[in-house]
Amino acid sequence: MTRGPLVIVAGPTATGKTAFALALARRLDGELIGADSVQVYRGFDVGSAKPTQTELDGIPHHMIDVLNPDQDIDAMRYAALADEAISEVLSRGRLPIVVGGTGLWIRALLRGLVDLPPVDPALREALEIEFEADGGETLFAKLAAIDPITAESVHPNDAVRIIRALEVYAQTGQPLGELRRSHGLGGTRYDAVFLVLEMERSAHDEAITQRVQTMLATGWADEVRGLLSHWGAEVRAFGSVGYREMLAHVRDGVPIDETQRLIRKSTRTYARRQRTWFKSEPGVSWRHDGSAASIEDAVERVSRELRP
RNA sequence: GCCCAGAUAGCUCAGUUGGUAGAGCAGUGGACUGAAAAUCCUCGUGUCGCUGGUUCGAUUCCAGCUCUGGGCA
Repeated sequence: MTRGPLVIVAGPTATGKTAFALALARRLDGELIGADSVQVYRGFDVGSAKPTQTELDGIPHHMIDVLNPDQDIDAMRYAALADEAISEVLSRGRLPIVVGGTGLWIRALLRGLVDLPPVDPALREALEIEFEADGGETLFAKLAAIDPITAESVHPNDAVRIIRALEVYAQTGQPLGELRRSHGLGGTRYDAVFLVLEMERSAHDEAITQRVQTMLATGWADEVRGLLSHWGAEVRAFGSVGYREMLAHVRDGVPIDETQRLIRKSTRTYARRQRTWFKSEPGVSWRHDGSAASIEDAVERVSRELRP
């Protein structure tokens, strides 16, 4: 069964998703639901471009600040938590607006994932060690024997996917490739208007440069120092775009100019990956340039699509 | 004006004992079903400064020229 209505504002980083979603929320009596794998963590604020209380201006924002940095979350758990938040918003008679750039999480929310037992961290760690022992040769061979469908579509170097498939086989005795095949894309779980924001390339590059500069000027380094001393360098969010480079600056003394350059670079690369993801993502209603001038149009069109 | 060095991919440069060239950086396209801001894969033709000479063949050798940097006057 599908629930809704629901609006999704997705797209690459630094295209103005938050501002856009806030504008929609104001006009359409909405509340925001984050779909961002870094903003879920408390304390990862500046570098994740998490909206401030002032920016939110009283509009509730769910699924941000829901975890301490030493807790892990995955797409399935995200979807479960987001489902709850969405139900609450709907029960208040308001419009849930999902906003974020984490494509897999949005897909998990919208179409569901293969029904599987939760991840077993001990099993995963054991497989990681085994993978590293010989560069993955043994595990890839094992995968090819057990789950030829997955082995064919995964590169022998892609440790994450090889390990995942072996995990599933160990837990269920079934090849992930076949489970995925029968799952397909999943049904639509929500009646949603799915917007993807896009930006012309050079304007986007400029926006990224601007954003990184602003982050550095508004206390990012101090934030990272604080997070490092509280949680250590091993927490997952420190592996994310920008935080990884800032960690190298704060802890290993990489000069700030160099750091800034590297952050810009990895942000651009990240934006490219997101562009690729959303380009072929099924179920997108329409694509929008996100500029302030056109938000009016978007509001109108969203309200039209919500009331058929 | 003279001397020296350089002129090769967007940038920094390497190289070709003469058979039309390759690294790093930057950039690009893609994959993705419980790590996803993660993980992984793919892609390099450019008047080798200009003109002429030698040669079967010149980006490579020779000459002149132009430009750039440095030095001397």
